[in-house]
Amino acid sequence: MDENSQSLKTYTKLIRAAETALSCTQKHLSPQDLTLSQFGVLEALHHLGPLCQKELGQKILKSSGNITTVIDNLERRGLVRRERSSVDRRYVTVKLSSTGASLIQEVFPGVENLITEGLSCLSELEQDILAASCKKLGRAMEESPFSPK
Amino acid sequence: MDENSQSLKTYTKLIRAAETALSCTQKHLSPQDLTLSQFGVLEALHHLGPLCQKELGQKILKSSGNITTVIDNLERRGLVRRERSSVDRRYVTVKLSSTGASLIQEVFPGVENLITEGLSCLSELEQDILAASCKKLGRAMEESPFSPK
DNA sequence: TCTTGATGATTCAATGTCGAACCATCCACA
DNA sequence: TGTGGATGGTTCGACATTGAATCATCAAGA
Repeated sequence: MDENSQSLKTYTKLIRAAETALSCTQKHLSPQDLTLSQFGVLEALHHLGPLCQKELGQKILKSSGNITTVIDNLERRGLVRRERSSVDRRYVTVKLSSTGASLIQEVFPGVENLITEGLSCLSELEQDILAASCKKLGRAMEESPFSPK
Repeated sequence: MDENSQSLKTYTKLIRAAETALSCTQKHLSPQDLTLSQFGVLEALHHLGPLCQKELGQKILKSSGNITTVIDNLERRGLVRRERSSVDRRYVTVKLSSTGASLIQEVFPGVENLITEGLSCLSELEQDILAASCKKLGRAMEESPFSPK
């Protein structure tokens, strides 16, 4: 098989696997009315503690404008609080509220199980290799002339 | 490392690699004002010939409602034509127009190069393994209780 | 102190996307 | 023949996302 065509097929399989996984996760979260982005934010705050919006944007790979609306929606539901940083007033640090904390603690294990079960079709070694290849690939594409910013 | 945490990390790397790749492709296409979905449709028509909208939806993993608007936009630009099937009038077969055909022929090689170059950080063997793992994973997640339909 | 450039956040318009309701068409079966 | 269920496509409302423009704030240097 020629090299281009092989690469395309690999690329397609990667994309589709990721989209299938995301779609499953999304469906798993929909009963709680959580978007993937909202879940990503809650999960980041849960595991890393309070973060400013720029950091959140980098964590979940979304534009700054989008982060604002995601936080808006989380704040409206009382899952999260905004606080202007006193040391540098440009920054807004986002913190989990207590209801936000309990929601993510309640929801996260289910997502973890879903993912763990999905990935259980691969051996530990296979998972390591997959992770390593994805990491390499991610880096390589970031260096492309069309890198995401 | 415990098994859950390993799976999560692998999952995250997979998702991020895919999103980085998609984002690069998107940026590559934006000068032609083509969406990833629009490109996906043109590419499918280019390589597989005329298809009905349901088939297109399966190819690019989008909802039927969305396919309608994607085709609307492509048709408005004259890149594509709709034809009611005469044998079963429920079906709408979508065909590339001549300008659509030349656009995809002009654009596709660049995308192919972008992807091939990105994936060139992996050996052929590594690519094969990556593809196989993604395929397995995709199948496994489709059997999950939260499978995408 | 003032100005300039950089940076984080917000706003806004345009668009993509989904899911549900709906319409048209076909098919199987009585 | 005709009726009911299945199927492909469209419409519509709700929301996510982006990118550009804008605002507020900070830091560095004249």
